[in-house]
Amino acid sequence: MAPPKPRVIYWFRTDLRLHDSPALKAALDLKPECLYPLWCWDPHYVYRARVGPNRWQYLLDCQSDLSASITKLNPKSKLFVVREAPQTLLVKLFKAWRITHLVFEKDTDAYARERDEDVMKKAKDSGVEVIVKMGRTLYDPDELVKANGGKPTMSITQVQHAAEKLGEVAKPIPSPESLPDPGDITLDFEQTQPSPTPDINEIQRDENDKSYSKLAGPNGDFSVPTMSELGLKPATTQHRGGETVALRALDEIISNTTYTATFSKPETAPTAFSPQSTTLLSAHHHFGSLSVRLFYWRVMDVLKSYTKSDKTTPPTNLIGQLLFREMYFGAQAPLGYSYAQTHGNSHCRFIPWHLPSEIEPSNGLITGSYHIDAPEAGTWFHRWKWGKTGFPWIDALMRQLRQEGWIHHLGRHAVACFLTRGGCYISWERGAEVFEEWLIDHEVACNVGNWQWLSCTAFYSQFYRCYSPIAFPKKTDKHGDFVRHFVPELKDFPDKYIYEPWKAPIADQKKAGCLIKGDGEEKEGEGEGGVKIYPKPMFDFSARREICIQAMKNAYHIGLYGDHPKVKDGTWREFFDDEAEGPTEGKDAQSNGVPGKKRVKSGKEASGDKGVDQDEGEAAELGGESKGGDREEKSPVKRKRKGQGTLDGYFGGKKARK
DNA sequence: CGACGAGTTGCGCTC
DNA sequence: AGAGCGCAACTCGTC
Repeated sequence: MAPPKPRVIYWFRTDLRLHDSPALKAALDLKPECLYPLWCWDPHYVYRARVGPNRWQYLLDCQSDLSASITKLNPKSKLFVVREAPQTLLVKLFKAWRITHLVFEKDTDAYARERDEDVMKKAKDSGVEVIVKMGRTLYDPDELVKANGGKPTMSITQVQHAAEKLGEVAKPIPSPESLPDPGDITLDFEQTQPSPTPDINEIQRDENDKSYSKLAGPNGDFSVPTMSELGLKPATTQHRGGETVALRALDEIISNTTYTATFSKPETAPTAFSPQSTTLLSAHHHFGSLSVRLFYWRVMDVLKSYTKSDKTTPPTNLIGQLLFREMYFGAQAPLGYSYAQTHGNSHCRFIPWHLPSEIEPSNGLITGSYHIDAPEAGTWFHRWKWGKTGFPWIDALMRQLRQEGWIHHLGRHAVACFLTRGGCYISWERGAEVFEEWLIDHEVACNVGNWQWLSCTAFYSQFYRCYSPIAFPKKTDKHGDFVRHFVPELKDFPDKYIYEPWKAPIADQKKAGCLIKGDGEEKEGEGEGGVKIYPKPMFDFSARREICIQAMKNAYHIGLYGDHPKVKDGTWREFFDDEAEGPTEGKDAQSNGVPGKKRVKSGKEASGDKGVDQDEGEAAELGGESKGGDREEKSPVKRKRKGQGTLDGYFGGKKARK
């Protein structure tokens, strides 16, 4: 008897496109009798990830566009959206639709790996063959890591070397010209309802959530959900998702060959907003509505036509931007869940930030809640998130982020530096959570990686380079057009004061129709005669900057990483000062000039594979007098034998021991 | 091993 | 007005 003709489910996830899909090509190569383009409404996304209305809308845009494109190729087909978790749904569909093959694109995110392992095991038990192809990145992150000696890719040099070993980036695959019919689409089984608690997205909804009220949607037609079916508040962003929009945007960028060939990220203006100065393609890459390999080769084609001196190169050019994405995927892939948090992360420095994450003891994962170790830091975080810090540049960015779901890369630097090492000294995990909620282009690997970069906990370490909320935007926007647009209360302030309005004389404030007072909690227009109010700055930036740099310096010398036993059991505190006022700004900070510095009595322990071995045999010459006068501290984990005229030289010691 | 230069995107001052 | 340097100082990669 001839083998049955393949009946295939193509499971869409972060690959909402028809062009350049190695997995879709593999599905079609099976010459199936029927093909079901499927989307499973994963409760992990609905209830357990932070997703604000703007990213929801963007996802629905992508799904609607994809569904329409599928129907164009085969009027009987569409994107079949089924409201159930893949882990429970797929096995039932295998049976109901007599499926022989399940095909999907590989996903190396921590949760996705777990989910896909589960699904693959169940498929095997059901006698369904599974085909997985990589399509999300230029290189398979697991292959990239292998080529990097099995280690997470932590620098762009490592990525470039590893990539060289892997050879050329795959050439894009054209979209299919036709698609097979779907088969019978009856659903003769009960829906498995997910548990909506805890519902991390509850705050995003303004009516009853009907996400799982009926398997094939309210009309039983497998439709893409609407925002109202999901109970979500309306989106506020003007940015639209979908493969059609993405390909059009790509064409437009590539047609401007000068822009494409001479793009240099550090020189793009973070204050440009209409139009913005970068490509705005990141969200398309996130949802897969634009293939990174297509973008790569289209840019390469343009670069080929330019002579060496006329074009930019990685890491600053457009290709370089893709390489950073590869780096973050290659860092996440081997680290799994620990990548997205400090606790247990072998490659993330431990810094005693304010508002630290709460850890679930049973699995060592962050819970999404945090400790308010200092009430002041709690207030600062609130004011940062809601754009009321009193620093117009920071507030304008945070309001743009909330409103539009996108801000320029350097704007992200500015607000991230401000929240962490260059202002509030608040955990990067708090900031990453806000970005996760509000960005339309949120990609776990990139978001987490960039927050670690900016907070100098991984990837980057020049913590003394600090963005000023006043000087930095002045470079590209002397008149403050960006601030005037997103913080309209300040729109009539003179240029001179636009980034530091608290310095404006009262007469000027009155003339501009806005008074600088309060902490941002007053209602707008509360002032007499409808005069507007903008808050006073929440702290003296220069003073905070100094405190933070000193605290960072100290934490670097202590040298703990997230997987250190003392980080895990909480006894890291013995290396830092004064809990009552927060570990970074204790009383001793005044007495010795270094915030949070504590005289560590003993204890040298290894932190994972951090290379402490290089200290083997080096005598501990320190702990005594030094040119610093009163310096008398030891690091539990010595980083380096000797610095180049740095304090490192004073932190000698024997090899750390576990 | 050590020295040295570089590192996608700092600031503020001088010339 | 734009380039260059000092600031006080990090890690990585290469020689």
